[in-house]
Amino acid sequence: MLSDLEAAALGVIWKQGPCTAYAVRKHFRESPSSHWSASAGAIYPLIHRLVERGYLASADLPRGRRPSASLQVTKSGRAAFRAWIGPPVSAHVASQTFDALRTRALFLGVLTPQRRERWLADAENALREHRRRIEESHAAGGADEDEWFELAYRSSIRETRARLAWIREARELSAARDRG
Amino acid sequence: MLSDLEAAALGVIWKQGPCTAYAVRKHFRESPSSHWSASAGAIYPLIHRLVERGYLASADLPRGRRPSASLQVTKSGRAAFRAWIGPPVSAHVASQTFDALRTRALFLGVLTPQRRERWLADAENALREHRRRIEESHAAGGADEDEWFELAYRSSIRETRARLAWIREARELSAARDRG
DNA sequence: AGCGGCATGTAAGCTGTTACATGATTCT
DNA sequence: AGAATCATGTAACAGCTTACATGCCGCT
Repeated sequence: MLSDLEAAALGVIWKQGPCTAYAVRKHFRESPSSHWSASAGAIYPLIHRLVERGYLASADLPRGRRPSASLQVTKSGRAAFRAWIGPPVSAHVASQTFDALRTRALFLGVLTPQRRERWLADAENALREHRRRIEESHAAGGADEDEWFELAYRSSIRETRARLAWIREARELSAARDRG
Repeated sequence: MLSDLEAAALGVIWKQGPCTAYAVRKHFRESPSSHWSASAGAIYPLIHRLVERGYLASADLPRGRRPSASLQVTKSGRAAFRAWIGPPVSAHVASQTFDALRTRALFLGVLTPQRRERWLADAENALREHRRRIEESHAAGGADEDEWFELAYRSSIRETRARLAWIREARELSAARDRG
């Protein structure tokens, strides 16, 4: 059974074709629709695990004394990946989301009205900036992006817009509360 | 420095007033806008940590030989909580989201058109069901909910609607691809 | 030749999961 | 009284983060 991060790594290598572990890291780091930090301490051991399990084939690259390897998804790796993505979407997968702003917004009641307004204004600005960055890299990615990667961008953009609309609603609620 | 889960636990105890560790667990388990499983192995050690650090005061409850405690946020606990939620929303907090469907959708390209259609149809159904459940418990919660907890519901609802609209877009894309 | 950034890793520590254990309470 | 459920935990394990180490490469 693959974890989401393992599956994503397999998927990236499958789509990109043979590449190194570092390329996978870079992919995660630069993708705005992925939430993984992809620290070295996460990626390298993960890759080794997948090689050990036979999901990745590792071919040595000549690079001095320090080993480097070109990774490629094996047949059984593809099977494992299909077993991860394939089954009918479960309720668990459908409901599994996270939003750090929402987590904090739950407790806005503990702030003074002033600080709350300030927080909400900050949040709105940060979200706007976030949206700008996504739309920018979406536009920049352009033609070389995979069709489904492009779809993930749209997901992020829709999500960000929904969060912005929600923050505006929250600001109105907050303002109304202070008036009333 | 508090983790998000620690802060959420503190926040819940602060809002609810003195309560037991189990009440916190129950809160997480039943809230549709929280993504924490709140397993026993996570919550009890976490509570003990917060007591040790002086963020929670623990008063023994008379309950046979097995100890139970009523928890209350201390002054320094409130300070720690404010330090968590208070600072201007960082880019990191604004951009930190997760969507298990999006993670999978990135790799729909590896499925056959048939399986892809099937996956998307499943996803739409699962999302619809998810939306139904949220809206239901939102309606049921009603008057006794905290104003800001209610706002978190709205966040979840908006999020789910955005995801549904996105899945529909994906289905159209997928269908168009197969025709063309 | 040295310096900064690329690339591959490892070690320690923390946090969460699963699975189990066990006491207390309530229901029948 | 016995069964189911509530409630509090713990032990083993897995995975991620941070911080560090180290080799390689390109530029000046």
